[in-house]
Amino acid sequence: MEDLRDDRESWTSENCSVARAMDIVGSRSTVLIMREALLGTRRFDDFVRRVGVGEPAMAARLKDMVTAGLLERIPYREPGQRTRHEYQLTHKGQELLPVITALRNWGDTWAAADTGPSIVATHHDCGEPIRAVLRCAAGHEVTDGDIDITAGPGLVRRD
Amino acid sequence: MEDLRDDRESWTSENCSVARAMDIVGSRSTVLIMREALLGTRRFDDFVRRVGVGEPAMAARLKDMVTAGLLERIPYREPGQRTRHEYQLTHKGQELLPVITALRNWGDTWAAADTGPSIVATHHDCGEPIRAVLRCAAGHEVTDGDIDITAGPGLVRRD
DNA sequence: GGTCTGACTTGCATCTGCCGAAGTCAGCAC
DNA sequence: GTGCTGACTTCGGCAGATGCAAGTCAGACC
Repeated sequence: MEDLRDDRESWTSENCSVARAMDIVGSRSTVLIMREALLGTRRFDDFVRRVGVGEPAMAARLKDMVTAGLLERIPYREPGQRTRHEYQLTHKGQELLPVITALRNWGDTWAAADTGPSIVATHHDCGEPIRAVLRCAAGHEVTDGDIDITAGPGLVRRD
Repeated sequence: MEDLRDDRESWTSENCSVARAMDIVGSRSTVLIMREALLGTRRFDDFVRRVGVGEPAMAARLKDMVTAGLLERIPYREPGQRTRHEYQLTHKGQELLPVITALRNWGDTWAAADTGPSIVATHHDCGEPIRAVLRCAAGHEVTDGDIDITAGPGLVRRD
């Protein structure tokens, strides 16, 4: 199988999933909102306080994320209160967990405060810490040198 | 072990590794440069053409990334050419591979073009596609409901 | 000495994101 | 009806990122 890294002139970086993902979740505040949502935060005010972004920016960001399908705006009513709305993760949003986890792992290793990590995700069954790792579909753990880059159906060739 | 999601009022999101990671790799162009660097691109001109960002922006971004320790600026000389510089991934940069892979996986699933993914990472040994997945240190594959969020040494408590 | 090329830098206009302060709006409590 | 609260919206302004066009600079080649 041809490895695309061997001839970078023959294809372009158009039509790249990384770029399209970044168009949706590419800003700092969007990622931090996802971090909070994955930790269970749902209400506007809590997002504002915990993410540390102003109300106008938060309102705009949440609206964008609902439009993008990461969050769903759902009405609820606490007893004795009027109807309000909360923001719940969609499946699409939920599936960003590996991205956020990988970022957290990297930050813990390379950009940690002197104090060490503030929170740790652990496996409920065994208590061991959780990391985002690379694995192939056959279940093998993959190391850096074991990777081939091959053409998918959407690849744009040059020439 | 206490799960921090059960009492979000007792702690803050200060000192978060996700936020610190985003301060370093939080912009679209930085991520796309990392994508290219991980595919083997090294030269200024190639980055400009393949990432699709202008020369001034690219020069600024590369300078920031060298300062941040993601890339190293290394002199080289092709025969009959004067000395030039190329940008080589550091170990710190190399370790962003799970982040980029997780983003690519997500983009392939949720933001793919009609054409399907343009490139696919496969395992050299068995040819199966590679994904970023969550695993605990004991080697168990982790699913969404199996995760506890526990306090690390750097957690900032409230009250 | 003049040309060429890769790798930048400079300048200017634009666009997006964010902040703070203030205003709005909908209902429940009184 | 007045107050209060949560969830916003509006306004003005600054800062950083980006695009385009043009200029610079170093050294190999002629």
